[in-house]
Amino acid sequence: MLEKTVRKKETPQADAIASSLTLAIHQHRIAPGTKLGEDDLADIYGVSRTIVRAALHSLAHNHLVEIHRNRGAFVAQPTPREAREVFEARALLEPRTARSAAERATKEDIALLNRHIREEHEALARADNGAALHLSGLFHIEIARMADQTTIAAFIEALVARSSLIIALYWRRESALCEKHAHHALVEAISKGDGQRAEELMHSHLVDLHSALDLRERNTPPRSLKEALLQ
Amino acid sequence: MLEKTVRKKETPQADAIASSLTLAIHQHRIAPGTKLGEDDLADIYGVSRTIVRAALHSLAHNHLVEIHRNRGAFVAQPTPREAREVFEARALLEPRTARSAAERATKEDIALLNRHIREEHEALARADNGAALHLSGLFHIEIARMADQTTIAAFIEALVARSSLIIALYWRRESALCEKHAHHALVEAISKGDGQRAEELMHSHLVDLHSALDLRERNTPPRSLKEALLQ
DNA sequence: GAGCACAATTTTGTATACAATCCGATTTTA
DNA sequence: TAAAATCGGATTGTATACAAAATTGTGCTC
Repeated sequence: MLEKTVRKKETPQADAIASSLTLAIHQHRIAPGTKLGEDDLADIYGVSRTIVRAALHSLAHNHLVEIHRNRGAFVAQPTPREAREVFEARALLEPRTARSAAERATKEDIALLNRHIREEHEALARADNGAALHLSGLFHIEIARMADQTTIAAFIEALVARSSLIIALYWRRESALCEKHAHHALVEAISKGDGQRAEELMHSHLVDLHSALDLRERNTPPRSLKEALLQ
Repeated sequence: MLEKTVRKKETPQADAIASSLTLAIHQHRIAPGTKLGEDDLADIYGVSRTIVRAALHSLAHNHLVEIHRNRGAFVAQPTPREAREVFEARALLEPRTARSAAERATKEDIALLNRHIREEHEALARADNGAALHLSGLFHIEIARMADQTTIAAFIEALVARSSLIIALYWRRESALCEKHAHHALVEAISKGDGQRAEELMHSHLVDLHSALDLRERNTPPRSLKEALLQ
């Protein structure tokens, strides 16, 4: 669902693998920094390295993996700076988009959003944090889609995916699920067609998310083991 | 220059080809809809199809080419709707970015912008419209870069590239080089550190650009020769 | 035993060969 | 003659083979 909109072209097999990997990253089943060897993936998915390479390059384009020449592909480890930039970009794009969404949302759209929230709660109830996080991201993507601006929605989708990595690296345990109310309030504003309020709510929601990260430099994940152990 | 920032990963050969194609598209040396055959490009650049394919997929990610399964790659032909979306996205991103740029521009930055304008004029003087258009785009990209937000700058860079295709398809002859003054005024505001004014100028500049397009549906370029001749 | 150099292994980068698909032209048939 | 079916050429999709690079392991020297 998340993936289909992004990839129309390329080969369906590479798409499927890219989607599978994206989902795994999104759900925190693969940690940042994990090496994604071509042969390994080729064996796992039962295709040739050609296909795997295409998928990995696709993810690299979305900043979900980093490819180092002659070294291979690794799940990306956004720096604190990158993290800040991603959330600043989201703060620039999403509030206005939420306003548009509120102004044109249909009953079906509202129902879809409510379903997302419900599924997210269910995932949390069974302690499946990965799935909950993924669904939380889908919520934002759905709103972007409702605004009927596929170009901006694609940007937001990319930013949400990167946010998942950022959360994996920098989320503070203390600030748990502050989102619950935020998403509910957003749906309410949208269902009332209150664009102004939706914009404000989205803005403060993103500020909350951003401030729930611990982006102090010392928390920078080691770029390499050398750097990590050589202090 | 434009290309280096986008592509760090992937193989250098594919990068070079992608950059070369991007530049050619940017400068209107390849028209929208042109078929980019893999064998042709492989011969031209003296590499195997493997490399060409990687480059084409990279461009496809940027919406500069469209890849149709079993049909090949074609220079993209944005629809009027896409065109509107691109300029709406730019209107959302660039004004605020121009403000940031104005607030942190150095003397060297100003000099760089002025050099861009001068080169653009020189290109126009020798009737090299393609180069002028490219430089005009670079102007916007430089401003985004000055704002020190690489994530947003990357989005803007992608949008500027797509704008080049849009201009190729929908530009009205009547409205010639209205940009001259706009870019000058922007540099002035930026050099004064007047973020507010830079933001306003960028906004109206983008509105001007957008309204210089003829996006009536009937102008939709034929998707294929068949579709064009088979009416 | 420590450090270094070299060799072996593993992994990625690129080219090529083969398979599948599509497009166009020719032929067949009504 | 027109429509449909089929065959041939060309182009893309995928797998594999080979080359290049990096990492790991080994053995030598001091």
